[in-house]
Amino acid sequence: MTRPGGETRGGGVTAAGPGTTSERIACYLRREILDGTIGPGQRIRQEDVAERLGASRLPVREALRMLAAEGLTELETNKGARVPALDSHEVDVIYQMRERLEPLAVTQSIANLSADALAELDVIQTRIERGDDVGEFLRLDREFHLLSYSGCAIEQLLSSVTRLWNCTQHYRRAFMTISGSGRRWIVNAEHRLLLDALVRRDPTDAERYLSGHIRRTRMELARHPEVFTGRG
Amino acid sequence: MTRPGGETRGGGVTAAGPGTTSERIACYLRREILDGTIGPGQRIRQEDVAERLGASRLPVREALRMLAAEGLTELETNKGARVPALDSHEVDVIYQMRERLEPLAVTQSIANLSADALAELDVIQTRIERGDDVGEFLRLDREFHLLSYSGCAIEQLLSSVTRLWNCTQHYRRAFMTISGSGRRWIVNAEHRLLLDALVRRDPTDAERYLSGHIRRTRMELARHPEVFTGRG
DNA sequence: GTGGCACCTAGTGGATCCATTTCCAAGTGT
DNA sequence: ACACTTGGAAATGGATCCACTAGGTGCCAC
Repeated sequence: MTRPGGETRGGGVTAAGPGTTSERIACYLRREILDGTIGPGQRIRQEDVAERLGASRLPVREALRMLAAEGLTELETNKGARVPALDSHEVDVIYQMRERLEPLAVTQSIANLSADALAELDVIQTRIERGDDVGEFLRLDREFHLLSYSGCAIEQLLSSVTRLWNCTQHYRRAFMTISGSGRRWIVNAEHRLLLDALVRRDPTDAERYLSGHIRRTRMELARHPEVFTGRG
Repeated sequence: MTRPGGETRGGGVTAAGPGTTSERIACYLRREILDGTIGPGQRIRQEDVAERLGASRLPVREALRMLAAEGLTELETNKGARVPALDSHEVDVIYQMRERLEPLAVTQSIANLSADALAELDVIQTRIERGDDVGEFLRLDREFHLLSYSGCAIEQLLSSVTRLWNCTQHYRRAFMTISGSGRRWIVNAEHRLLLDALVRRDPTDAERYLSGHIRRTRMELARHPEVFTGRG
């Protein structure tokens, strides 16, 4: 430091977080996007973020590229970054992709799942059943599924699945907000059946319950086109 | 220009190519990686590339991130970029992913395929049948399949499929080089059947032939572990 | 002779400044 | 009054320089 910049790094990104500044910025923006603070279609200006986090624009650019790799932003030359907006058909196909990929991920994961992970899954599911806040449900649900894939050693598969979760996150929230939590018990039943299959290390059953879970969600989403206001 | 750097941009990247310098650099490196000039596990130093192409290191860094998003490089903090190396199990699972995703892509594409695209597919397949060079076969085969998905409007699906092609490209070449072109007629038959289904706009048949094509390739690859020398 | 520690050299990450493109708005001409 | 052009403002892309981190090498102590 000790550059003309002055209080460079004094902002807030420095405080904690893993590794490089760009990674911390990516973390920050990732949370904002997944939280819905930023929202699809919304533009992200490099300078704003840089100023807000007390860093230069360069690590922001790299962070935006990292997020683009995760499906959370899209970059256009000389035009900047936006959060991608999807229409109902795109989301439907992405759910079909999930329906095909995630069973494969769970099969690859199931043999390597630690006892700790299984216990953690149970804890998460219990919290899902008790909680009633939409935001918390979305976070826990994501954690539940992604944790169930944590035994999968295939990088490409894990990152693909994560990307699909990322770019539909907002529409999941919109759906939950609109449709309410009336039929939440179905999700819980499906999660419990899946968890049981995981504990039994039965990939066939796990795949069955998981694909059913995803497919049913897709169908339900298809019955609520109002989630995609203004586009789909 | 007119900066102390001197002949900046005189190198060779400027000459032609789309858009920004980073995109041109990405193009350049992408070709080298897909060609096999760079090879899995090999390190890519920012400075080397920058010097070789007469640009600064910054656009090289961005290019490496773009390629990382395409599955062609992997970046480690403070350690630089490498071309990822896969073992036989990873490649096998990636082929399973292809087996599940590409039929979906072809279904999404089939209704939108232009007559031009169909004609071009025929031309490519004819060239595949005539040629006997391994490098050319790999290039044409890739072009054939990716072109058959060109009607698919779902960005996530297209980019996922492309990523899977990218990161297995080297092993496809290694396989073709080792096993020779003895059973090439099977590929041709499968391609012709697929192409016929495309022309008839029959997604069911297209999916059937395509998944069979991929599955058979996967099985054949599994019988040649020597492709993964030193790791798998 | 071996193991550990310090220094040194590459090589990446980040900050600042400059060039270029894009978009919007105002002005002018028809 | 409408359309086209041009100028300016804003935001992105790129270059250069500086700071920091990881490996490697050599030296010293045990």
